[in-house]
Amino acid sequence: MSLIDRIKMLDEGVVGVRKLVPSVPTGVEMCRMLVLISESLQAELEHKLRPHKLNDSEFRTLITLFSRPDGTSTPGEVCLFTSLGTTNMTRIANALVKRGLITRGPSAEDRRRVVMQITPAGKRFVQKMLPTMFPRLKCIFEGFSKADRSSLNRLLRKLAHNLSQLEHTAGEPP
Amino acid sequence: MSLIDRIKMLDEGVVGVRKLVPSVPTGVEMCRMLVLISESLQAELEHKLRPHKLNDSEFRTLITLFSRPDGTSTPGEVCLFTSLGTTNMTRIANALVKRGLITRGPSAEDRRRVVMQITPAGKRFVQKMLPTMFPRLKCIFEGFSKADRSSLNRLLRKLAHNLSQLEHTAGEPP
DNA sequence: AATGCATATTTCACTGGTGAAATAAAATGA
DNA sequence: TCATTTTATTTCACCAGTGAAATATGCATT
Repeated sequence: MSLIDRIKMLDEGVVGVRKLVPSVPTGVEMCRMLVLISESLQAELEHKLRPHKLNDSEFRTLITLFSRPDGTSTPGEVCLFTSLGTTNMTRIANALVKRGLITRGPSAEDRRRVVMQITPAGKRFVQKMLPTMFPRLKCIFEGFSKADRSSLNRLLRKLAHNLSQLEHTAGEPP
Repeated sequence: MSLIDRIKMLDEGVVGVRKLVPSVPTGVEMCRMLVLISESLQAELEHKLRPHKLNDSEFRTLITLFSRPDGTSTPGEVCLFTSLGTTNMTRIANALVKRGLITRGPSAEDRRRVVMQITPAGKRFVQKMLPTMFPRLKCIFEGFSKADRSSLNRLLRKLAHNLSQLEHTAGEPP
């Protein structure tokens, strides 16, 4: 079942709900659609990663280290960049160490910390892996004009801004 | 850490990667941003649901039954509407039955099937629960003009369309 | 009616994410 | 300096999703 089919089912469902609760705001469809698109994007990425026996979390972690000038970071910092929980990072780092893509050791300056570093093998892996994803990524935005892209970018950031305001607001607005 | 902060970190990370792999297409940021927004939306929903001891999957299931004229469906059909796996549906239905929000029994026509039906208590729950979500939903689209909404809607559906084309394409395009 | 294929649901083993608590080291400050 | 608090990571117990296989029924063809 494809993404557009799932979206169609979603739209149908909302129609059914509106019959009983007409005050359902427009916007629910878009919210749910965003979630479905995100799931599809994730699935797409995992699909590309699977043959290499990496999952999304591990890849995000690896590429975060890759992105740093010195190739090093700490679990806590990587979590900031990847939006992963520190709890997971232990397991993820274990897996990447076992694969020989990163190393992990105690920090010299602050002995509470752990230093993670991407290995040459890890760098090579990212350098080789990344470009294979680009063609599909371009397909995703096939038919998007410059204006379309910049609209989408603007609107998503606006949405994100609103969501940030809302986050962890204990009481809901009246 | 708020969503916009997480997006900022993401943007920084991509900048770092581009220094080493300049051919990274524009669009990665938007894809990752979509995923982050989706996670935030999900978290927001789960947050509203938690006090009622329901999770998103259970709520989706319940509301799908709610949306049907006769309040009934089968596990397989509910999975089509909710994008949940049939495997999960067993556990989810168990939970909802235990809560008294749905009933479950064998189908008369086709004895392979199981019929799930929302109970009056389940209907009351949805009727009471749904409207409490509307104010926050409206906040999410605060400051969006009519044109903004329709642009976003159009662009998301276009994106979904492209993603559908891509889905399960064994080989990547050259 | 008997065989084989298709459909619907469930079970099971495994993977991945999460909050609370444990551990350990640094920072603060009376 | 010694007690307290804060920061960083890990461990643990639990919850949720998944693919493969099991189970059971229906359907079709001979």
